[in-house]
Amino acid sequence: MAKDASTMEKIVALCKRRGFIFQSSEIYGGINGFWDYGPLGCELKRNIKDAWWNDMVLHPPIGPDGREVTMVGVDCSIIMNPKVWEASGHATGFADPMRKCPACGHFVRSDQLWEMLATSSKWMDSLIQEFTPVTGEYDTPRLLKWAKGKGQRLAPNLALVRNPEVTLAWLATRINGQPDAPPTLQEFTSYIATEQLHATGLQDPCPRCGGPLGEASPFKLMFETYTGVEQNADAKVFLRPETAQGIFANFRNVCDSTRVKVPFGVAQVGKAFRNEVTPRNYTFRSREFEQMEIEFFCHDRDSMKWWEFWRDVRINWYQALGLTGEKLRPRNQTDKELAHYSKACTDIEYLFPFSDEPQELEGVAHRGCFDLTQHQTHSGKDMSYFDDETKEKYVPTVIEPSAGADRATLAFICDAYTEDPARASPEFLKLHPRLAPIKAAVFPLVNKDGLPEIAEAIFRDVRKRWPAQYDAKQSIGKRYARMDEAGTPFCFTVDGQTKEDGTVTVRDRDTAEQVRIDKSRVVEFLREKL
RNA sequence: GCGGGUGUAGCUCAGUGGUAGAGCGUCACGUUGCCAACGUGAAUGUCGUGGGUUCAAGUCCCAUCACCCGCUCCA
Repeated sequence: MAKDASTMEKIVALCKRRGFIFQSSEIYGGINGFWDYGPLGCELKRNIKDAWWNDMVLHPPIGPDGREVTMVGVDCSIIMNPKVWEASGHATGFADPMRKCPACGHFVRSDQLWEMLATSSKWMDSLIQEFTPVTGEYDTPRLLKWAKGKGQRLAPNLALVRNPEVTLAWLATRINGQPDAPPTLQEFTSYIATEQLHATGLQDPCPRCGGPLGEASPFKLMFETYTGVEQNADAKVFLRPETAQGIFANFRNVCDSTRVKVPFGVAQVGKAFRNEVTPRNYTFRSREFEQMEIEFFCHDRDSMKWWEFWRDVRINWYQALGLTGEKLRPRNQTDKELAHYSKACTDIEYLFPFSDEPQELEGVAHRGCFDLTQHQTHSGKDMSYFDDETKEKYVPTVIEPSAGADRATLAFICDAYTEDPARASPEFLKLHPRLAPIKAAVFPLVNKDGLPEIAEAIFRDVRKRWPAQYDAKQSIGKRYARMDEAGTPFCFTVDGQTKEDGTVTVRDRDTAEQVRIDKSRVVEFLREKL
């Protein structure tokens, strides 16, 4: 299905209108890549995190070996010893050297520069046409002509275009000085990008505009800050880019304090931070986000079995909470995509209205023993596990189901969003009852004749157990519609008949159908349904 | 960071250099009594922000911030 920007806009409008999601610091003009959850949104997201914790940690399914799965939780600090990020690979892996063109602002990865110039630079492509076809040699008049013609348009900031005579003079010096070693294409390219050879040395051109690229500097995906009084290099620390490392770093502590035996899993829910180049698509790619991660430790011999287990458990979890349609699309990563240490990974993707392609909600990765081995190497601490039964000592293999809480929240909202022009409430949220921020509403049909007293009593009873709302204002239709937009699954209405036989109506959000039940059965009804 | 677009009430949006607008929503009162009903009212705006031009700026100019689309990037 193609992307549906108008649906996405309506979802964004509803989320703001009804208090699900706000832009962070909106009154100051907002801040790129950060979002707030309002009263309904925070309940929804909390319900999602609670459901995850309940279903994965407190009550996990039976394992592939037919036994109970052992799961424990941790809640680690966001700032850790910086050595953690050296061991995890984030300090280097998350900092690709980038070169910026000061002229046009284009960013290029250093290691991709020459390949880009050779294959996907429009001006370079055009310039190469000017070379003598057979020998590959160039002649100065043709280069001059190009510089004053096509070059003006294609590569306005290239030295050859801005100052052809000087640039070509440098090149001539090079050739005359070493006649037996003609410049390579790369060297030639550097020369025509250089105006002031003695001052700057050879320059590398921007693939887009030809301007001289700046020095390579790592793009830092991790946010930096400082601990303590002095803000110097020794005090520099990072906001974690994932919650997983807190689990790995505590592997020994958990083993030593909890009497767990491999196989077992450690779970964590928490904030993580990434300085994304381009935060985009509402809350999908935010710079501050929340993860729900499991690191499941097992013997390598059983690891594929456990990987399949977690893959299926996680897919089923999304489906059980309402993502039953075809928009939920698990996708196995190709061998090319897999990290070198990984044997398998399934991305659980969802087709959001803002995109043509499904986007990742969660990755279920087989990570081998990479992480624990890395920490063993860097910390010097033994990360192996001794199995008393088999007398085996080994570094466990890790299966990592890593889910985005905000992405899941957005997916559940998008999936629940339903338009039906035939209804009085043309837009509503078909949220799963477990996730709905408000579980039930209680209305008096009219705000008089003793009905409010009866309804309030029912409301108080319901509210002891679930988030609920009481509403006596305006027409009954508006009240139903408001609850539909909030995703409230059930509304109970006290009417004239209640005074006669003690029954109230229950209205179903999705069908708008009503049945009558005795008012004493309201709590029981909800307990069955929720 | 670049290019294009947008920014006016809670939401969706009109607005020709000359008094700040509509629909919906919200609130109050009345009426009605099971699906955003009807009537009468009300509140809500530094027109994204900051400069400039002008007798006069929502409107023109500059800068800046945010959002959307496309690049670039993306465990």
